[in-house]
Amino acid sequence: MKEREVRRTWMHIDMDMFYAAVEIRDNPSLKKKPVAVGDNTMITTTNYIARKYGVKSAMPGFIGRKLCPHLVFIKPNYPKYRQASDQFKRILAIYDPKLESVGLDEANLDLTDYLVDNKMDNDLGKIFIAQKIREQIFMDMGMTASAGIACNKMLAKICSELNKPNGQTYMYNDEVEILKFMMDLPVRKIPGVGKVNEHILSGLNIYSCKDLVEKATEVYVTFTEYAFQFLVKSALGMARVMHEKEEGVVAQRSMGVSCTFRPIHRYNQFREKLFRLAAELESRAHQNKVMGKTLVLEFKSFKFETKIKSMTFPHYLYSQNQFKKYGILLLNQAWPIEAIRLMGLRLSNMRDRRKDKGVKVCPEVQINDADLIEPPGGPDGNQQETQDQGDGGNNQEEDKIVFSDTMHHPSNDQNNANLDDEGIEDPEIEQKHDEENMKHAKEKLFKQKYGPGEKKKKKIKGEKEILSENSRSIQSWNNVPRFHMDKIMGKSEKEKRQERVQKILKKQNQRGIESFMNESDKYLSKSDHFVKQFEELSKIKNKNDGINNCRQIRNKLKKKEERQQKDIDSGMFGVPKSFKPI
DNA sequence: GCTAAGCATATAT
DNA sequence: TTTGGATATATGCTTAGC
Ligand SMILES: Cc1cn([C@H]2C[C@H](O)[C@@H](COP(=O)(O)OP(=O)(O)OP(=O)(O)O)O2)c(=O)[nH]c1=O
Ligand SMILES: [Mg+2]
Repeated sequence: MKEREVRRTWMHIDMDMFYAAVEIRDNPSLKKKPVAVGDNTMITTTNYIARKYGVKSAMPGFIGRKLCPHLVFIKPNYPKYRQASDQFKRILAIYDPKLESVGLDEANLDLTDYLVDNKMDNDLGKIFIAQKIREQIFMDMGMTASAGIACNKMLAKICSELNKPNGQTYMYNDEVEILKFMMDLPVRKIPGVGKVNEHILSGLNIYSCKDLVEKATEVYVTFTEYAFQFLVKSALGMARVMHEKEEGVVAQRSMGVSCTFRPIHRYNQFREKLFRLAAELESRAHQNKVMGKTLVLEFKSFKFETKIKSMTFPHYLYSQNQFKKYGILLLNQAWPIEAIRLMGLRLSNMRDRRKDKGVKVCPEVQINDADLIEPPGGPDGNQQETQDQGDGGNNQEEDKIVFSDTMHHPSNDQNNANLDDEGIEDPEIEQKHDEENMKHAKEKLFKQKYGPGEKKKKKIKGEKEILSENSRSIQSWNNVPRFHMDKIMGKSEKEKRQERVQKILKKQNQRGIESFMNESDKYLSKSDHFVKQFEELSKIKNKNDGINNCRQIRNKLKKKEERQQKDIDSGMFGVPKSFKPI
């Protein structure tokens, strides 16, 4: 394990109740009221008065209203938050032009250079600078921020939450201090350890970072090498101490749109949603002058199960016609699909349209027959238009595309003069590329339908093969030498690991999913009066409606539980880029 | 034996 | 008039291709 590096200084700064703060600044009469930014379906954030009632980010609005009847709802105004965010980041850039940030209201700064240049690289200097930055933000913006100062990003982030709102925390760059602090810290506070992994760890009786270090052996056999290293290093307070990229901003890697609606189930409805998303995606891709080679279509069923289809093309896509055409291929591939409540379309494998970068040559393709473009069973799959009166038939809700906070600004660059993107302006080249893309897609679909080529076909998966495959892979993915457990246990590492996780989860499940629920889940599952409300409704209004409503709610709760059970059954790691281990 | 595609899942704001 | 978002990036695993 690498030596601990404590000579650098990081500050994580995070605006307090950001969206709500912007709204309150612009309407001071809200100051003393409980405020939620969001709507009946979802709350993005709340002020600290509302939080006293347990109303928090990511809680459905109607739950918030039940927890706090006087809650004032404010409709989100993302462009406004974006503006405030720009101002926030302009202030910070003076101290570290390379600042890293996820989201609008937080940033991670490497202050080392600034401190050294100003001869302030000492405890007092660091505390003073953080204070000064926060004051400057307050003076310029009329809003408060909280900060954490420590020797690496992870510690700084954790510290920034300790004195919220309008406070700051300084962690001495001293190993003893750091360890003392970490040992008591719940594992969930490690950025990257979420609900699921907290749950798995608790199955090993690991709750604090101290437990994590002490039970490193159990962690080792339960998680992958990478996850193991991440967890233990994090628990010891170790993380990256240098910027990931030398030069400025890291390019965005994907761009997408999605929207939620009343469940739909007919092919034509799917297609219509897809087309709208395609149009919206085009406008965003154009604004940001990007194109991408991979198109991803995402569905969320009314049971909240997510499914995705994706395809990578030889040439870049950038227009809504392309998104529609190839999106339909993905839709057809997935068809038939049960009713969905969300559809999303995403472009990845992206490239800036302005830069001259390598253009991939289209591979030679031969297979071209078999018209696979139509969905199986005709344009409407196996759904019958006629017997559709049920519910989906007349959906007149305008699924507006919400302007998200993470969207790029429409770039300020002037014109398309210097676009160098495989000759998008040239219709002939464009057509050629489209043909090649389509050819490629058809070939893929063909293979999918009729299986891979003769050579590969014989490799019917024998389990032996899979095992050897796995034990090799673990090394190549993680690129870290690892002691081979399979030799001792007679099974592949992966199998052993997965069995172990399953066992833990099973044990946990016996304790009930209570421990896995968040505030609003608990409220929902416990609130008899929530269901009673609907029963009362049944007296006032049409009796059947009320009963149906009641059933719907119960079903929903049940599905939610099933879903959570599934979540529980599949723990994994997704370490945020900014907190990768050293 | 490496790399990338494709899909599912986790985490974050 | 109801009732659980939108976006981005990450890992893990399996399969396909050179
Ligand atoms: C957590 C979360 C935040 N957001 C938005 C709203 C928040 O104002 C903004 C910043 O997120 P946070 O910094 O997590 O929350 P906050 O700034 O509102 O409150 P505080 O930092 O004082 O605890 O991001 C969402 O839209 N959805 C979410 O699930
Ligand atoms: Mg904040």
